[in-house]
Amino acid sequence: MSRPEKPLPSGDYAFLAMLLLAPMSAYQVKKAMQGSVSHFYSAAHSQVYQQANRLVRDGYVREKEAPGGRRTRILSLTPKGRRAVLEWLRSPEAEDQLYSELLVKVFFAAYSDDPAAMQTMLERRREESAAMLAEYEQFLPVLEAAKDNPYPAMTMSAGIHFYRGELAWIDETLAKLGATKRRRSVSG
Amino acid sequence: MSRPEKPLPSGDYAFLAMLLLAPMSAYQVKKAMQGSVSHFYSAAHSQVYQQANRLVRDGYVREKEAPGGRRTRILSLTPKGRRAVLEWLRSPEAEDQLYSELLVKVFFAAYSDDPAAMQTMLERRREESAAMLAEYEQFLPVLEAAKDNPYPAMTMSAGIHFYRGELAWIDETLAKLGATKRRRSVSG
DNA sequence: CTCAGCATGTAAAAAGTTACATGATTTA
DNA sequence: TAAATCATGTAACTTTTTACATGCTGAG
Repeated sequence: MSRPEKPLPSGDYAFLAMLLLAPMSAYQVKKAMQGSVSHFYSAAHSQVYQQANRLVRDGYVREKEAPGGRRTRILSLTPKGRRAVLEWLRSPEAEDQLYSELLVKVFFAAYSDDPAAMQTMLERRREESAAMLAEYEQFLPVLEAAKDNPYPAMTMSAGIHFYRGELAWIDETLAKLGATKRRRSVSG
Repeated sequence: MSRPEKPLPSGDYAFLAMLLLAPMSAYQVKKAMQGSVSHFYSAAHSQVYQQANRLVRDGYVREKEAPGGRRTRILSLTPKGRRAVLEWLRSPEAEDQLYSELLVKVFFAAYSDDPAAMQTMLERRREESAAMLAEYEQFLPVLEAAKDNPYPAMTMSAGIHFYRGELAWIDETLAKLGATKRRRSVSG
């Protein structure tokens, strides 16, 4: 009676999913993540090695020495690993979590009471988000050209919606701040 | 020569910021977070105790036994803690990170190749997000009534923009999936 | 040929989660 | 007055980050 496996931390599924693309070293997994899912999943550089160790230990991944001078381990999915990641991909539960220092700072801005600092923060973020949005909008057609796999284009479209919403919010908020400051200068 | 303090993990600043509102126990800090910043910062229940221990150990927070039967420690900011959190609030850097299992699953959906599962996932999320949006839209006027502190209303408005964007994306994506499935049923 | 940066990884430290425990308080 | 739930916290475990180390490879 094999009890059902305990679910993995969701980052480990992201790791396994990368190996669906092709066998590769841990370092390449990290690089592949940076080029694909880094906007909605990320971790420190060296974490892939810990994940690789865990996943090999628990039988989801197997490693093979690569030939050549430097020691390099090529990782690939075991049948168990493939089964686990495909089952995860098919299950409709999905927990999302946003960690936003910016919103925490806005929430407590009454205590810092420094509207100029907040304005700087928002303007800085506005530029970053506008740049990301432009990049995504420019790259989207390239992904959309891949008719056989429309899914990556969908995640990029999610990014576009996200940044448009963020920009709209920033503009709205900067306008409110401006109004507040003007009222203060007039009345104070 | 006191060297500058190493920055705290950003969750610790959120913790300290809660103590700007009033002195309270670790448990109350957690409750206060759930009622305010939980949509853009969250952690496991018991983590507040680890944070409290660290912050007391490092001199940012002081604790006092509360009177009464059960042992309870009331936490409050030390001058050092207050200085640290105000400085953090005023600094314009802010790192945000989204962890979205949903988008990871969408990105790799070609491998699971189960459009029905993906449709279920999106429809489920659509309901959750629509419910959150409705709740936020209903509550926003209450926060906006607090003219002396407009900032919490701003974070709620951010949530509204976020969920509107998410819903727009989900609808767009469900439409694309429907089109794909129809094409498949016709041609396959 | 040397320097910068890429590729590869390890070890120690820190942060965060899970599981457990239990006193107080409300409610049926 | 028993059961449920709130409030409070600890201990053990797991994950994640930080700091370090070092071979390889291409550019100048």
